[in-house]
Amino acid sequence: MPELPEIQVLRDELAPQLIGRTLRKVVAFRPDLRDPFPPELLALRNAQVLSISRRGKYLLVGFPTGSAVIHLGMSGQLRLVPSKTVRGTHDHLDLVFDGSQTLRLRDPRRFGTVLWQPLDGPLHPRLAHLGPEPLTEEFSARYLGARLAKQRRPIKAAIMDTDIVVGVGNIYATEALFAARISPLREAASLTALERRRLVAAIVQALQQGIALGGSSMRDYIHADGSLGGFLSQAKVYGQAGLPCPRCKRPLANAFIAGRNGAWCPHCQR
DNA sequence: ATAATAACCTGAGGGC
DNA sequence: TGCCCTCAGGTTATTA
Repeated sequence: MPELPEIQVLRDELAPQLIGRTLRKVVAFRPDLRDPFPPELLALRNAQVLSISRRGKYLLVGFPTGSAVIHLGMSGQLRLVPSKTVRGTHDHLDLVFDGSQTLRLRDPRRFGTVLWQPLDGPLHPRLAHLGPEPLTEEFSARYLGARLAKQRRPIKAAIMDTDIVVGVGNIYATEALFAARISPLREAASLTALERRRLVAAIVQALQQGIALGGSSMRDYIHADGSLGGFLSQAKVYGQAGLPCPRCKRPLANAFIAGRNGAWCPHCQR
């Protein structure tokens, strides 16, 4: 489900609601998602929320002893609901706060995960290998050039690899490659310096637009208050294989890369 | 070492 | 209406 913009929008919505609030207890309705729920989190009582932040597609809720690290996978949702709200079929975890509000994690497909990052400890292995944030100066055409040298896989597979750069999922990778006029099938190392500059700019632009529009919204993604995001309706090519290219009107093709389908224009994208 | 594939799950939508 | 098939925003372990 969510790519970077969805998590950023969620962070920005939750921060003013939760920072300074006190977590009363944590209630799990099953033992795990992709990983077991961390005992350190389950045992938390009367802990104040100090920060809410994002790393890639992970949402971090900071407490005095460490952070809950939440990944929504493909179908996860986090919603702030009244604590008495009846639990639904796929609601798996509640963070119960003072003020009768509960941060509730729902995830039908259960590809999501919840981890614990101790305050004084090495970075969690799931976070340690992550590449740079795309909306920082660290993610540059020069950096991409260094990382993609010798890589023969398709450029789309490379930019969706969280070791290279975090937060770029199938929708934004597809849209950014179209905007940069680069074929998703191009060998990563074959991009010219100019193309790398176009690609970095296109990724940044797509992600920023996604944030501005409140995130993409397919079946599962919703805001903390339950409303829908608007990026997908602005998509130029995602999900539109067979339909006319918005630029040249020739039909868009589909490419299956790194296990994901994506539309692209064989005429405009080289 | 690098890259493709399989796996983890449920639900929605299309075709018949 | 309902059954069967395919596909879905992500990551990681396994295979080649």
